[in-house]
Amino acid sequence: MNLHIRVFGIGALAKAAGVTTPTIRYYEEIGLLPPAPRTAGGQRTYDDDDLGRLTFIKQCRDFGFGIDQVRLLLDLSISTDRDCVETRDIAQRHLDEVREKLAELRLLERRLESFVTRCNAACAGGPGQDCVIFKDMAAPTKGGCCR
Amino acid sequence: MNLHIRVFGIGALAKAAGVTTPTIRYYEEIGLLPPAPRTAGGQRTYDDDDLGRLTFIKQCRDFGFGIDQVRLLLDLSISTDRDCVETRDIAQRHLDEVREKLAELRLLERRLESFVTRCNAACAGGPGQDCVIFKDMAAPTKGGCCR
DNA sequence: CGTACTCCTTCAAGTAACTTGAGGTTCAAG
DNA sequence: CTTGAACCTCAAGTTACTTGAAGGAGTACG
Repeated sequence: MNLHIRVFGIGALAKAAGVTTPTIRYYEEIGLLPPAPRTAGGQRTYDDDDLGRLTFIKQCRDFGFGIDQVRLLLDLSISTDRDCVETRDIAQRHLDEVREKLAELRLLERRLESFVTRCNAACAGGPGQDCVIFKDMAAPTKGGCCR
Repeated sequence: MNLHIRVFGIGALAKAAGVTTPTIRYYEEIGLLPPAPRTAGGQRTYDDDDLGRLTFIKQCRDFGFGIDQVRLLLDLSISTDRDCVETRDIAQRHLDEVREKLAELRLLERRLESFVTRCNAACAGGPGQDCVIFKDMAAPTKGGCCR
Protein backbone atom coordinates (compact mmCIF):
# COMPACT_ATOMS: atom_id res chain seq x y z
CA MET A 1 0.00 0.00 0.00
CA ASN A 2 2.06 2.87 1.35
CA LEU A 3 -0.09 5.47 -0.32
CA HIS A 4 0.65 9.13 0.22
CA ILE A 5 3.46 8.83 2.75
CA ARG A 6 4.99 12.23 2.44
CA VAL A 7 8.68 12.27 3.10
CA PHE A 8 10.59 15.46 3.71
CA GLY A 9 13.87 16.85 4.99
CA ILE A 10 14.74 18.39 8.30
CA GLY A 11 14.20 21.94 7.06
CA ALA A 12 10.64 21.25 5.90
CA LEU A 13 9.85 19.45 9.15
CA ALA A 14 11.23 22.36 11.11
CA LYS A 15 9.13 24.87 9.21
CA ALA A 16 5.99 22.73 9.52
CA ALA A 17 6.36 22.31 13.26
CA GLY A 18 7.61 25.81 13.97
CA VAL A 19 11.00 24.91 15.43
CA THR A 20 14.57 25.26 14.15
CA THR A 21 16.63 22.50 12.57
CA PRO A 22 19.26 22.39 15.32
CA THR A 23 16.41 21.93 17.78
CA ILE A 24 15.23 18.86 15.89
CA ARG A 25 18.72 17.36 15.96
CA TYR A 26 18.89 18.18 19.64
CA TYR A 27 15.59 16.41 20.29
CA GLU A 28 16.89 13.38 18.46
CA GLU A 29 20.08 13.46 20.49
CA ILE A 30 18.23 13.50 23.81
CA GLY A 31 15.79 10.84 22.65
CA LEU A 32 12.60 12.88 22.34
CA LEU A 33 12.50 11.97 18.66
CA PRO A 34 13.57 8.58 17.32
CA PRO A 35 16.72 8.51 15.17
CA ALA A 36 15.58 9.55 11.71
CA PRO A 37 16.17 7.29 8.70
CA ARG A 38 18.80 8.70 6.37
CA THR A 39 19.17 9.10 2.63
CA ALA A 40 22.11 7.44 0.88
CA GLY A 41 24.01 10.65 1.47
CA GLY A 42 23.28 10.68 5.19
CA GLN A 43 20.57 13.32 5.36
CA ARG A 44 17.66 12.81 7.74
CA THR A 45 14.20 12.02 6.36
CA TYR A 46 10.84 12.48 8.07
CA ASP A 47 7.18 11.67 7.50
CA ASP A 48 3.82 12.84 8.83
CA ASP A 49 4.10 10.73 11.96
CA ASP A 50 7.26 12.56 12.87
CA LEU A 51 5.49 15.83 12.23
CA GLY A 52 2.70 14.78 14.60
CA ARG A 53 5.15 13.83 17.31
CA LEU A 54 7.22 16.96 16.93
CA THR A 55 4.13 19.15 16.88
CA PHE A 56 3.02 17.51 20.10
CA ILE A 57 6.40 18.24 21.66
CA LYS A 58 6.30 21.83 20.45
CA GLN A 59 2.83 22.40 21.88
CA CYS A 60 3.86 20.93 25.22
CA ARG A 61 6.91 23.18 25.32
CA ASP A 62 4.78 26.20 24.46
CA PHE A 63 2.61 25.22 27.37
CA GLY A 64 5.64 25.49 29.55
CA PHE A 65 6.15 21.81 30.27
CA GLY A 66 9.79 20.90 30.86
CA ILE A 67 11.56 18.36 28.69
CA ASP A 68 11.20 15.65 31.30
CA GLN A 69 7.49 16.29 31.58
CA VAL A 70 7.19 16.14 27.81
CA ARG A 71 8.97 12.81 27.86
CA LEU A 72 6.43 11.57 30.37
CA LEU A 73 3.52 12.91 28.37
CA LEU A 74 4.85 11.27 25.22
CA ASP A 75 4.97 7.94 27.03
CA LEU A 76 1.45 8.40 28.33
CA SER A 77 0.16 9.44 24.95
CA ILE A 78 1.20 6.11 23.47
CA SER A 79 0.41 3.81 26.33
CA THR A 80 -2.77 1.74 26.28
CA ASP A 81 -2.52 0.43 29.80
CA ARG A 82 -2.19 3.68 31.70
CA ASP A 83 -5.07 5.98 31.99
CA CYS A 84 -5.68 9.56 31.23
CA VAL A 85 -5.94 10.56 34.88
CA GLU A 86 -2.16 10.63 35.05
CA THR A 87 -2.06 13.06 32.19
CA ARG A 88 -4.67 15.27 33.77
CA ASP A 89 -2.71 15.29 37.01
CA ILE A 90 0.43 16.45 35.25
CA ALA A 91 -1.55 19.22 33.58
CA GLN A 92 -3.17 20.12 36.90
CA ARG A 93 0.16 20.37 38.68
CA HIS A 94 1.48 22.51 35.90
CA LEU A 95 -1.59 24.71 36.13
CA ASP A 96 -0.92 25.17 39.82
CA GLU A 97 2.63 26.24 39.04
CA VAL A 98 1.46 28.67 36.42
CA ARG A 99 -0.93 30.22 38.91
CA GLU A 100 1.83 30.67 41.45
CA LYS A 101 4.01 32.31 38.85
CA LEU A 102 1.11 34.54 37.90
CA ALA A 103 0.66 35.67 41.48
CA GLU A 104 4.36 36.50 41.73
CA LEU A 105 4.31 38.44 38.51
CA ARG A 106 1.26 40.43 39.52
CA LEU A 107 3.02 41.47 42.70
CA LEU A 108 6.10 42.36 40.72
CA GLU A 109 4.02 44.43 38.35
CA ARG A 110 2.59 46.46 41.22
CA ARG A 111 6.02 47.03 42.72
CA LEU A 112 7.57 48.15 39.45
CA GLU A 113 4.62 50.40 38.77
CA SER A 114 5.07 52.02 42.15
CA PHE A 115 8.76 52.50 41.39
CA VAL A 116 8.17 54.29 38.16
CA THR A 117 5.39 56.44 39.55
CA ARG A 118 7.34 57.47 42.61
CA CYS A 119 10.45 58.15 40.60
CA ASN A 120 8.48 60.50 38.39
CA ALA A 121 6.94 62.26 41.35
CA ALA A 122 9.84 62.37 43.78
CA CYS A 123 13.08 62.70 41.95
CA ALA A 124 12.58 63.02 38.23
CA GLY A 125 15.68 64.33 36.61
CA GLY A 126 17.81 64.58 39.71
CA PRO A 127 21.23 62.95 40.04
CA GLY A 128 21.15 59.19 39.74
CA GLN A 129 22.35 58.48 43.22
CA ASP A 130 19.43 60.36 44.80
CA CYS A 131 16.73 58.40 42.99
CA VAL A 132 14.16 56.80 45.27
CA ILE A 133 14.72 53.53 43.48
CA PHE A 134 18.20 53.22 44.89
CA LYS A 135 17.14 54.24 48.36
CA ASP A 136 14.61 51.43 48.28
CA MET A 137 16.93 48.85 46.79
CA ALA A 138 19.84 49.16 49.15
CA ALA A 139 17.76 48.66 52.26
CA PRO A 140 17.30 45.03 53.14
CA THR A 141 13.56 45.27 53.78
CA LYS A 142 12.53 41.93 52.46
CA GLY A 143 9.88 42.41 49.83
CA GLY A 144 8.34 45.54 51.28
CA CYS A 145 10.23 48.30 49.61
CA CYS A 146 7.38 49.85 47.61
CA ARG A 147 4.45 49.09 49.77
CA MET B 1 37.45 57.26 63.42
CA ASN B 2 36.24 54.04 61.87
CA LEU B 3 33.66 53.47 64.56
CA HIS B 4 31.39 50.48 64.34
CA ILE B 5 32.57 49.06 61.06
CA ARG B 6 31.18 45.57 61.31
CA VAL B 7 33.23 42.99 59.52
CA PHE B 8 31.91 39.56 58.79
CA GLY B 9 32.52 36.45 56.74
CA ILE B 10 30.91 35.26 53.55
CA GLY B 11 28.40 33.08 55.37
CA ALA B 12 27.06 35.93 57.48
CA LEU B 13 26.88 38.19 54.45
CA ALA B 14 25.01 35.51 52.55
CA LYS B 15 22.48 35.07 55.33
CA ALA B 16 22.00 38.81 55.76
CA ALA B 17 21.37 39.37 52.06
CA GLY B 18 19.40 36.18 51.46
CA VAL B 19 21.70 34.58 48.90
CA THR B 20 24.04 31.58 49.01
CA THR B 21 27.78 31.73 49.49
CA PRO B 22 28.63 30.31 46.05
CA THR B 23 26.46 33.04 44.60
CA ILE B 24 28.56 35.69 46.34
CA ARG B 25 31.77 34.20 44.98
CA TYR B 26 30.14 34.06 41.58
CA TYR B 27 29.17 37.74 41.78
CA GLU B 28 32.74 38.58 42.69
CA GLU B 29 34.00 36.52 39.79
CA ILE B 30 31.82 38.33 37.25
CA GLY B 31 32.60 41.71 38.78
CA LEU B 32 29.25 42.58 40.35
CA LEU B 33 30.97 42.72 43.70
CA PRO B 34 34.51 44.06 44.16
CA PRO B 35 37.16 41.52 45.18
CA ALA B 36 36.77 41.12 48.91
CA PRO B 37 39.72 41.79 51.25
CA ARG B 38 41.04 38.59 52.79
CA THR B 39 42.13 37.47 56.23
CA ALA B 40 45.69 36.21 56.72
CA GLY B 41 44.33 32.76 55.99
CA GLY B 42 42.72 33.84 52.74
CA GLN B 43 39.08 34.05 53.77
CA ARG B 44 36.92 36.84 52.41
CA THR B 45 35.79 39.67 54.70
CA TYR B 46 32.88 42.03 54.22
CA ASP B 47 31.39 45.13 55.82
CA ASP B 48 28.06 46.95 55.79
CA ASP B 49 28.78 48.64 52.48
CA ASP B 50 29.12 45.25 50.87
CA LEU B 51 25.87 44.22 52.45
CA GLY B 52 24.18 47.29 50.98
CA ARG B 53 25.52 46.57 47.54
CA LEU B 54 24.65 42.89 47.65
CA THR B 55 21.19 43.63 48.96
CA PHE B 56 20.69 46.01 46.08
CA ILE B 57 21.76 43.31 43.65
CA LYS B 58 19.50 40.77 45.29
CA GLN B 59 16.49 43.07 45.11
CA CYS B 60 17.14 43.81 41.47
CA ARG B 61 17.40 40.11 40.71
CA ASP B 62 14.17 39.46 42.59
CA PHE B 63 12.62 42.11 40.42
CA GLY B 64 13.62 40.05 37.44
CA PHE B 65 16.36 42.31 36.14
CA GLY B 66 19.08 40.42 34.30
CA ILE B 67 22.68 40.55 35.43
CA ASP B 68 23.58 43.04 32.74
CA GLN B 69 20.74 45.32 33.74
CA VAL B 70 21.84 45.07 37.35
CA ARG B 71 25.32 46.08 36.30
CA LEU B 72 23.85 49.12 34.59
CA LEU B 73 21.71 49.99 37.58
CA LEU B 74 24.69 49.70 39.89
CA ASP B 75 26.59 52.16 37.72
CA LEU B 76 23.67 54.56 37.69
CA SER B 77 23.18 54.26 41.42
CA ILE B 78 26.68 55.54 42.04
CA SER B 79 26.94 58.12 39.33
CA THR B 80 26.49 61.81 40.13
CA ASP B 81 26.45 63.06 36.57
CA ARG B 82 23.72 60.89 35.11
CA ASP B 83 20.19 61.42 36.09
CA CYS B 84 17.49 59.30 37.46
CA VAL B 85 15.47 59.34 34.26
CA GLU B 86 17.69 56.61 32.88
CA THR B 87 16.92 54.46 35.84
CA ARG B 88 13.22 55.04 35.52
CA ASP B 89 13.36 54.11 31.84
CA ILE B 90 15.04 50.81 32.62
CA ALA B 91 12.36 50.09 35.20
CA GLN B 92 9.65 51.12 32.75
CA ARG B 93 10.97 48.82 30.04
CA HIS B 94 11.14 46.01 32.50
CA LEU B 95 7.59 46.73 33.59
CA ASP B 96 6.48 46.45 29.97
CA GLU B 97 8.18 43.07 29.69
CA VAL B 98 6.56 41.88 32.88
CA ARG B 99 3.17 42.87 31.54
CA GLU B 100 3.74 40.94 28.33
CA LYS B 101 4.77 37.91 30.29
CA LEU B 102 1.67 38.31 32.43
CA ALA B 103 -0.57 38.34 29.39
CA GLU B 104 1.05 35.17 28.07
CA LEU B 105 0.70 33.41 31.37
CA ARG B 106 -2.95 34.38 31.71
CA LEU B 107 -3.63 32.85 28.30
CA LEU B 108 -1.70 29.76 29.27
CA GLU B 109 -3.71 29.49 32.47
CA ARG B 110 -6.97 29.52 30.53
CA ARG B 111 -5.73 26.89 28.10
CA LEU B 112 -4.49 24.57 30.83
CA GLU B 113 -7.71 25.04 32.74
CA SER B 114 -9.67 24.07 29.67
CA PHE B 115 -7.48 20.99 29.30
CA VAL B 116 -8.08 19.76 32.78
CA THR B 117 -11.78 20.46 32.68
CA ARG B 118 -12.31 18.79 29.34
CA CYS B 119 -10.23 15.82 30.33
CA ASN B 120 -12.40 15.32 33.38
CA ALA B 121 -15.58 15.63 31.37
CA ALA B 122 -14.66 13.79 28.19
CA CYS B 123 -12.26 11.01 28.93
CA ALA B 124 -11.57 10.65 32.62
CA GLY B 125 -10.09 7.30 33.37
CA GLY B 126 -9.96 6.02 29.82
CA PRO B 127 -6.78 4.73 28.18
CA GLY B 128 -4.07 7.36 27.92
CA GLN B 129 -3.95 7.44 24.17
CA ASP B 130 -7.61 8.45 23.90
CA CYS B 131 -7.28 11.51 26.16
CA VAL B 132 -8.45 14.74 24.58
CA ILE B 133 -5.20 16.33 25.58
CA PHE B 134 -3.28 14.21 23.11
CA LYS B 135 -5.79 14.73 20.35
CA ASP B 136 -5.32 18.46 20.79
CA MET B 137 -1.58 18.37 21.08
CA ALA B 138 -0.75 16.36 18.00
CA ALA B 139 -2.69 18.63 15.65
CA PRO B 140 -0.64 21.55 14.39
CA THR B 141 -3.34 24.14 15.04
CA LYS B 142 -1.14 26.99 16.09
CA GLY B 143 -2.25 28.22 19.45
CA GLY B 144 -5.91 27.42 19.06
CA CYS B 145 -6.25 23.96 20.48
CA CYS B 146 -8.47 24.89 23.40
CA ARG B 147 -10.21 27.84 21.96
C1' DC C 1 28.38 16.94 -17.27
C1' DG C 2 29.87 20.97 -14.67
C1' DT C 3 28.76 24.55 -11.68
C1' DA C 4 26.25 27.27 -8.58
C1' DC C 5 23.48 27.47 -4.75
C1' DT C 6 20.94 26.01 -0.99
C1' DC C 7 20.32 22.66 2.43
C1' DC C 8 22.39 19.36 5.07
C1' DT C 9 26.15 17.02 8.11
C1' DT C 10 29.05 16.68 12.65
C1' DC C 11 31.34 18.44 16.45
C1' DA C 12 32.53 21.90 19.75
C1' DA C 13 31.60 25.68 22.34
C1' DG C 14 28.56 29.38 24.06
C1' DT C 15 24.36 31.15 26.70
C1' DA C 16 22.14 32.60 31.74
C1' DA C 17 22.83 32.41 36.28
C1' DC C 18 24.00 30.00 39.04
C1' DT C 19 24.49 24.96 41.69
C1' DT C 20 26.96 20.89 43.01
C1' DG C 21 30.92 18.22 44.11
C1' DA C 22 35.64 17.01 45.29
C1' DG C 23 39.40 17.65 48.05
C1' DG C 24 41.72 20.42 51.05
C1' DT C 25 42.46 24.74 54.58
C1' DT C 26 41.21 28.07 58.33
C1' DC C 27 38.87 29.59 62.27
C1' DA C 28 36.59 29.59 66.81
C1' DA C 29 35.26 27.04 70.74
C1' DG C 30 36.22 24.04 74.49
C1' DC D 1 45.21 20.73 71.01
C1' DT D 2 41.46 18.82 68.98
C1' DT D 3 37.07 19.00 66.90
C1' DG D 4 33.74 20.66 63.76
C1' DA D 5 31.85 24.23 61.14
C1' DA D 6 32.88 27.37 57.81
C1' DC D 7 35.81 28.50 54.24
C1' DC D 8 38.94 27.91 50.00
C1' DT D 9 39.66 26.71 44.70
C1' DC D 10 38.66 24.52 40.63
C1' DA D 11 35.88 21.82 37.61
C1' DA D 12 31.78 20.23 35.98
C1' DG D 13 26.65 20.11 35.86
C1' DT D 14 22.15 22.36 35.01
C1' DT D 15 18.19 23.83 31.09
C1' DA D 16 17.11 23.94 26.57
C1' DC D 17 18.79 25.10 23.31
C1' DT D 18 21.84 28.49 19.90
C1' DT D 19 25.90 29.60 17.27
C1' DG D 20 29.90 28.70 14.58
C1' DA D 21 33.30 26.25 11.80
C1' DA D 22 34.35 23.32 8.11
C1' DG D 23 32.78 20.55 4.82
C1' DG D 24 29.29 17.14 2.11
C1' DA D 25 24.60 16.34 -0.46
C1' DG D 26 20.91 17.56 -3.47
C1' DT D 27 18.98 20.07 -7.26
C1' DA D 28 18.36 23.37 -11.07
C1' DC D 29 20.36 25.45 -15.01
C1' DG D 30 23.16 25.77 -19.16
